[in-house]
Amino acid sequence: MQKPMYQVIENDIKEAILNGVYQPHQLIPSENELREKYNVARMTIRHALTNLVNDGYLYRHQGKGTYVADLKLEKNILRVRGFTEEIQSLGKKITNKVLRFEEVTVDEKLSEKLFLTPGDKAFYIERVRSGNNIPVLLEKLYLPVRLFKNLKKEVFHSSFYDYIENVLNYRVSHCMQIIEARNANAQVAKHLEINKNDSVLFMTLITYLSDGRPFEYVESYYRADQYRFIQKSFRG
Amino acid sequence: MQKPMYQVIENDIKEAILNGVYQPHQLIPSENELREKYNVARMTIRHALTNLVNDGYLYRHQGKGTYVADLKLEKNILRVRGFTEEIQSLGKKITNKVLRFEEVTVDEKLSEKLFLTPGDKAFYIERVRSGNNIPVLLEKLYLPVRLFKNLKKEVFHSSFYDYIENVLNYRVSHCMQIIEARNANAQVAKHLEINKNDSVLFMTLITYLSDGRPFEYVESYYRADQYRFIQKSFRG
DNA sequence: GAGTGGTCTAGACCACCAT
DNA sequence: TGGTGGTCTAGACCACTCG
Repeated sequence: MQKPMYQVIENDIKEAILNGVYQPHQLIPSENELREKYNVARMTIRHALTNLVNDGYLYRHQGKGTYVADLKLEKNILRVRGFTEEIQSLGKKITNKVLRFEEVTVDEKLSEKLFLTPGDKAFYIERVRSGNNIPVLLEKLYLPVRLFKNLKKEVFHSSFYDYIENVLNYRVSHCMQIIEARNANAQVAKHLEINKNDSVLFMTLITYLSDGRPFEYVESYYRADQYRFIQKSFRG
Repeated sequence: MQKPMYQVIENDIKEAILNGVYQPHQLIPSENELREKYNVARMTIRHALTNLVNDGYLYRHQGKGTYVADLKLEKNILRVRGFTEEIQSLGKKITNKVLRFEEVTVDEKLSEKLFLTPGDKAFYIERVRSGNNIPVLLEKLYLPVRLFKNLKKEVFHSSFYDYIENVLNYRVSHCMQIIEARNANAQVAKHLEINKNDSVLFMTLITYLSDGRPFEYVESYYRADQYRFIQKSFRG
């Protein structure tokens, strides 16, 4: 058994793109040229090219030709990532300052978000996170005590996601985010070292484990000049 | 000019799914039966079905048949939606005020985003969009003239996405969004009926057709008290 | 073995773009 | 006008599933 021809062609072109033989926005050989090169019917070439277009490697212009897509845009998108991973991938040095670490009793609003009962206990952590010593966000986390026995304050000096996945061995599945704009109040302005009423991104976040249980509810204030959200959406 | 046959077939089947004529996991007619029904070549049927598979409406089992996919998952999340669809789904009355409608020459920055060449022409549209007579966003659109011949200002008084999909018969695939926070400048404040320096959400957006070509670059300013972004992200 | 989808052919005509 | 991609035909053989 051997690979179908259209997959062979697909692979050849994909590799040429990934290896930089074809550069973004460069014209690739026409369907007719490829047909001669591979000695197949034109429909077979189109099958391969159509798949690559659907996968975001190419785009077509009727009457002009087929071009290599810009892959830069598609990176780093739609992944649940801890702040540590994210900022480190930009090559910045991270510091976390833990302002508060205490146990609280959950009210009705919080209990709904974390699938708890009012009266249950949760950890409350407040910290400021900086990249290259510039404050980027003020973060307020609520974590069900039942999921985080023996939680130590020290965890929040480094990557919480690393702790969750590699120490507790939880499997993180997905998160829901709501993103709004706000004017900084005095507390937020002070911790982010900006002026009162400067605009900030306000995000609320609930993250879920792969068994469907929410394990954190977070409210974060991001400095507008240090952070932005990127997302890819599909029509369907 | 009329719709290509494969699109007609696609639409028929998609509607049958959305109207519940075909239920999830139900077997649909075989390619041969559809070929006879529409009196076309089998490749044309396959073209239509392959598109529907890629769009998540169907799935195929070699040797068994083609089935309706389960659409429950992923609804309302991560969908590219025009503002009109979105606000109408909340039951609000929409009005659009078109401030500008003109042709401009694209500079280098814009040409990169729309895969054009500096010097090419683009439409520039500026409009304020309101729900129940409260301004929600100020929008600045750039559209390649080559994709929108005979574009009329009137289109922007109602749903642009409706025009794209049902008049021009383009297939919208996905979009890339960047979301930031800003303080409103005088122009933005005036159009959104807020105070200068009030925080707003600033979004840039590039939307792509299913052949991979970008067809719009948009910059929007959203009133912070009228709008927020919701997204679901996955780890992996 | 009969029916399904998967791959492929060798053409054709059309719509669009550049020159 | 010539070259590009877009649509379409009328077949063919293969791989898979099921009775």
